[in-house]
Amino acid sequence: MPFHSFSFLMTQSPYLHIVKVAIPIPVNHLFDYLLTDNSLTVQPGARVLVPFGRNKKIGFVVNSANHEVKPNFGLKSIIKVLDHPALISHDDFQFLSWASRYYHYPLGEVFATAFPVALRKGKTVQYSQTKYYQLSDRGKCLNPQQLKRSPKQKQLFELFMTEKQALSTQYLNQYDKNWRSAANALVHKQLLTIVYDLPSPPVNTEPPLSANNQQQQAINQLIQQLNHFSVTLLAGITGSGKTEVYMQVIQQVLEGGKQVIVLLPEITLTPQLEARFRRRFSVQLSLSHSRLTESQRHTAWMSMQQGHSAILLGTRSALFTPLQKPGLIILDEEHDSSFKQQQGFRFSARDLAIMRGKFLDIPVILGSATPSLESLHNVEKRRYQLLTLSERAGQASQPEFLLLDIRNQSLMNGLSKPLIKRIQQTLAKKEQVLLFLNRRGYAPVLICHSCSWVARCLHCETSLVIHYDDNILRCHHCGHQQSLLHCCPDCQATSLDSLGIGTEKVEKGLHQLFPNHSVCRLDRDSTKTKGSLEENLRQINQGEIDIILGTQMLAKGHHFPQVTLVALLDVDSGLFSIDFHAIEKLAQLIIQVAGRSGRAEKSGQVILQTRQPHHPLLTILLKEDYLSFAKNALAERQQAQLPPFSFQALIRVYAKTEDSSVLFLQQVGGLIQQLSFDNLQVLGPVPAPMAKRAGYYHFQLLLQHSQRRSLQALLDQLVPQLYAIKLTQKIRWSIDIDPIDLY
DNA sequence: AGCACGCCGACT
DNA sequence: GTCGGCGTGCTC
Repeated sequence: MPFHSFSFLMTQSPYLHIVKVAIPIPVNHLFDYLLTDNSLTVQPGARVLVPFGRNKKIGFVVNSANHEVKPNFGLKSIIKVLDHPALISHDDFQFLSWASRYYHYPLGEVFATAFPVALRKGKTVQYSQTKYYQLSDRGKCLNPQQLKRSPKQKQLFELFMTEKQALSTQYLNQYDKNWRSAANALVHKQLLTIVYDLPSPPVNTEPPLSANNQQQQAINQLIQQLNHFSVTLLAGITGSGKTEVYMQVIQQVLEGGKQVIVLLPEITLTPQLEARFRRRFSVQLSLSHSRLTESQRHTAWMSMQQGHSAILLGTRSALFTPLQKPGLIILDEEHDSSFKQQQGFRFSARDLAIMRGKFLDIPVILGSATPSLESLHNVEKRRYQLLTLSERAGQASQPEFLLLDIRNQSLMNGLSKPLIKRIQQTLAKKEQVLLFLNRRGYAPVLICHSCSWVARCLHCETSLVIHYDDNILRCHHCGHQQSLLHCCPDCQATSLDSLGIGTEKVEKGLHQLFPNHSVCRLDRDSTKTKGSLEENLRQINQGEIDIILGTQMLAKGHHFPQVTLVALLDVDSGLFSIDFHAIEKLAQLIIQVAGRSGRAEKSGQVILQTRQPHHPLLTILLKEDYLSFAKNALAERQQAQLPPFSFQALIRVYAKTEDSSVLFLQQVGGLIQQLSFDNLQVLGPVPAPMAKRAGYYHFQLLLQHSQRRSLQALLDQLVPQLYAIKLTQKIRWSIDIDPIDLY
């Protein structure tokens, strides 16, 4: 630090204003800066531009305090305070701080994920002019009398009048005595803060649908508790009208002048739902999801922050959008795993939605036809209230399930004889068939029939998948691909064979079996070109397609009314998985898939091909219902002391060599032992199931404890030590709290 | 995360 | 003898 700064400090007051700043970089500590401009104040959560190394960075104020002068030459000064006041509320500041602590993820990075990219980069907030012009459009020379019925403008006017004295006439003349332009300019210069009231009733353009008894009860119950925090699990079978319940509750929230966030899984964010919301409500609605541009998401964020918009429909990260007047958070399809972020800041939007509801003291509604076991357990523990919708709108009956035993059956391209017969019968009735297989490509293995050589990925520990469509072999883990071989590179034999089945192969088989029927294959490969999925869905709904074949991408969001036969070609992979979540996910998939088909007059049939026809949980699911399944599955979890009856954290590591990955986790294991926590289970280090991926060796260490608090207390001590571990070889590690994919 | 410093291979 | 590879370490 140059000498002149020293003399500068000495001439100042004996106190220094030191600000703790969270910088979005992967370190677990904060950085101290001086606030040298005495006229400035900083609020927690405000963005600041600070010198960092040889660069400048945007950080977030954590706290600031006056400290007695200590000759500390290491501190630099804040260059610029970008937000006054902060763009997020104090409640949200607390919420984000909590999230950082819970997920053991650096505070600066957590803050960064809550802000749109432009704001992370330091864009200064320009209060959107277009919005203000919208306000002024209604009349040219309003006076307070005329503003009686325009509370928003009245508020703006009154605020302006109180500030007016402080302004010069010249300043006002500059704006042609137009109070609105002048007020806008003030807001623009951040001299005036406007708090907008949300659009008041009438809120809805299209009248609500009439609710059935159950719906009405749910609506009444929810409306009664709108003013405080509560969590409600709305368990409603497909077609029971959950969305109508949401909408009627939302209407109440809007009439109270408050805002709503509706979170949806990645794939389900369909234009249909948006259209339905737009038809119903006349208030401003915003969207936030990955298919929008960064600037669109930024606009949505600001609209909610400013209170111009009243409803936000979005995915996972839309949860962090600030609200001028928080009213309600809805998370639909709460069981969906896309609510868990799987990279970087590995948060669960579902769990964080509940915490945000707690910090903001607003209700949270979780909805699903197949609630997660965690949520049902929380109902059991009376942490959540359960509301059930079991009546289907209309007269639709539940589909009929059939477990098809395929042991000792010869399969033709993945299809058993009884299934083929059912398909024939369905097609004869001119109804559609929907087939699921969660494996892309032609076959997962290319093997030499004479020497048993297998085509393997050079970078991963897996076999290459045959794709005849593109005439290549492709690795589904790292994307590596090479041209298809025609003779064995080991023994030169030309007897290369395929093993196993993928959607391409099933498609080929279907063409052979049903040459006079149209088949449509929908997977990531066949829908690569933009719009092709939409075109295929259109053809299906027009009845131009007889057999639909697809991966799990079809299980959500889409509905096929003309389908009366659904078959899952291979459920066993779900039953044999080492991950204890697999059976829960399979059950949810089965019920969701069943909900894709039929409606009203045509009841559907769902066939599951399996080699485990007597699997107890599967039998309960099909003979009884999802809730019975869940009850039994939870009993099994309790027996095994697995979540939600215990709590887990997974430490993952990867490195270029196996040794350095293992060495790191061994050191971690040693640190854990030194901390000597009672009843802590440590599993590993073990290789991750796909240990070698894209040239890196992945290993993991699973920590489990019966008490969440104890596990957190351990991590509080352990994580800072992880940052300090020094190894000769470079490794990358991460912590996953409440992991959902253990493998 | 960036970005600089630092020690080993193919080039004027 | 240098240019540059990315491996390591630091940022208030």
